[in-house]
Amino acid sequence: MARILITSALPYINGVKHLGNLAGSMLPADVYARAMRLLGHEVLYICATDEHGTPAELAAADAGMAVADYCDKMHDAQRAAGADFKMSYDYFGRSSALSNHEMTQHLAHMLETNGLIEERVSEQVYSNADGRFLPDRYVEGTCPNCGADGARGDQCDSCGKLLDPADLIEPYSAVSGSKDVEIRQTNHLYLKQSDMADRLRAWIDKAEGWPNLAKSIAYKWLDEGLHDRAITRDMKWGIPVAYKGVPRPGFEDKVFYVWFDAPIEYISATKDWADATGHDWQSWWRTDKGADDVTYVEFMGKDNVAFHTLSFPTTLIGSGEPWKLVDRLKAFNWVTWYGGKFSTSQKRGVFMDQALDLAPSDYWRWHLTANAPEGADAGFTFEDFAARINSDLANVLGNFVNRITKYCVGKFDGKVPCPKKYGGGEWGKPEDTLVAELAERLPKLIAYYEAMEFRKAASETRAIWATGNEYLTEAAPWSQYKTDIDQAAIGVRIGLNLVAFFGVIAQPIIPDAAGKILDAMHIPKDNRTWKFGEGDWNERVKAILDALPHGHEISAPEVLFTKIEDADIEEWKQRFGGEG
RNA sequence: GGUGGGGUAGCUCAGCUGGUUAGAGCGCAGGACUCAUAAUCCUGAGGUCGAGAGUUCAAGUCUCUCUCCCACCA
Repeated sequence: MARILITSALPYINGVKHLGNLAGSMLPADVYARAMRLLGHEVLYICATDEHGTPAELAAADAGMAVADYCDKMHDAQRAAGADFKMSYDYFGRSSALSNHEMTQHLAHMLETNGLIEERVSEQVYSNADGRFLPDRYVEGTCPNCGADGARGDQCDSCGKLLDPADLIEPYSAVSGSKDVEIRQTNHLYLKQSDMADRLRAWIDKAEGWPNLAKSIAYKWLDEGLHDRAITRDMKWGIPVAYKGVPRPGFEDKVFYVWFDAPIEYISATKDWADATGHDWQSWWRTDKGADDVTYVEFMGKDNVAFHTLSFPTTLIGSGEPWKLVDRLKAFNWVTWYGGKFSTSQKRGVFMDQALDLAPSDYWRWHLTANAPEGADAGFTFEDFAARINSDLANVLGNFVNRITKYCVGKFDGKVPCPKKYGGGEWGKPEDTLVAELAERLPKLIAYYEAMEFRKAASETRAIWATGNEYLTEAAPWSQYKTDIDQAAIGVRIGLNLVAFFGVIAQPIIPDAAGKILDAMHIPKDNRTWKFGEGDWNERVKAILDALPHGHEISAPEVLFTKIEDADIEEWKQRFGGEG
């Protein structure tokens, strides 16, 4: 048994996330967390909303709400959406939580103590009309690069050039529209990442369990030279630049930059979890306090890799304190929507709350896992979605459960046939074939989960389900029944055990349906783990196929998976603007 | 422009350190079965592995050039 700390990249606060966000971080992290728990590991899965920064303020202004109220509302919405998708977070925190203020201020203090933070003067746009500095997207103007109007302070949407707000031509405030702005000097704290380059490189050299992509991105940044970054902004919404309640002189109207405090929330949320549940957070994060045996796994989109391999480690290593650093990370590409991008701002694609109006969470979880954007971008279409659900869930799994449980109820009284009562049947070739195939596939399935290969795990799960239909066709208990009821009893008994087994292995990806199956088989909640015994897999599989108590009563569940009809697809495409 | 990923059957994708007739699912065609959500099972047809050149006894799998798609960085 191992101790596994899992974090998913924090979903940003400015709205309910779309399916791409879900598929690229939270969902695979959840599937992994569930699988590892089933294997008997001690798992802590932490997530939170990322609430600071300019986009949050702008979104709140759009909604006509105070930022704090807006964040409260959106946090609740995201929490609800996560719960509806059966995210098994041990804790779903907020980067605006008090604990994160304290932790962020503490780490900044430690970095400064170690000489890694210094104050520097920089030029920023100040709005006289608004009485405030205009960081990042708060200032707009004409792009100095391409001449387009409406370029934002951090980037021109027209030419894609990254900008410095002070370089905009004819700048104006995005808050009030006022052109009464000027360039003023202001002090900011800079994190001297350049001083950390050697230590980071040494750490990355030793890192194992990173995908090539992650290492190459990290090395590229190191090779080009890490730039010192400002970690404060002229804003009110955020974590105050203070220490132990005392504001830093001259920084009363400044806060820490969102990219500095967001990853720290992984730690702070763990602390909040511990406070709420009576656990010890330091045993997960401090290697001097028991975290040395923790394996820390991070899930994220590809755009987040540099922050997790360089920025956050810089903070932790630079503090000089013995923090747990990432061991393995899993990065995902994007899910595309009919060939284009999902977009929160343009409301393009399906969002988590809407998705559940269309189909149950299991359907989405299954499709987005089987079609996870692991090697490359993965395209989403309703047609693919429907085809996969109808085939994998309804036809292969759902129909199998249905056919054998109904048959048992009809011919064997709804009970697992007991060998004492039906003693004449013989173990034969169909059974040998089944055992051989499962003995090969089950260990592969487990290995795929351990390797975080989610597409392959889903595909292997499906292949295992399919063995049930193959077996029933060969054993054909309905034919045997006509001449040899005892022989039919073997097929039914093994079939029922397969149902239970299929439910057990389905749990990480489709927890609801798996629960329904296991409930119908009357299997106690504490008897659904992946403890498959030791030794030879053939023997283990034989035990799995005779696990249900003889005479044990079962019931035939309702239709587990309703199929998606062509008419549904058409309606959804109309509603969500999917283009062919 | 730089870096990385991708371009393999109609579609979605597997193919590890190069080696027998290039695989899976879906779709399609034919057959079987009737316990089951017109489900299932079996068989089959489909690919000069983006283009070109090179290394090698042997390349989808290595090298170079070109080309298209995507992301990140500039």
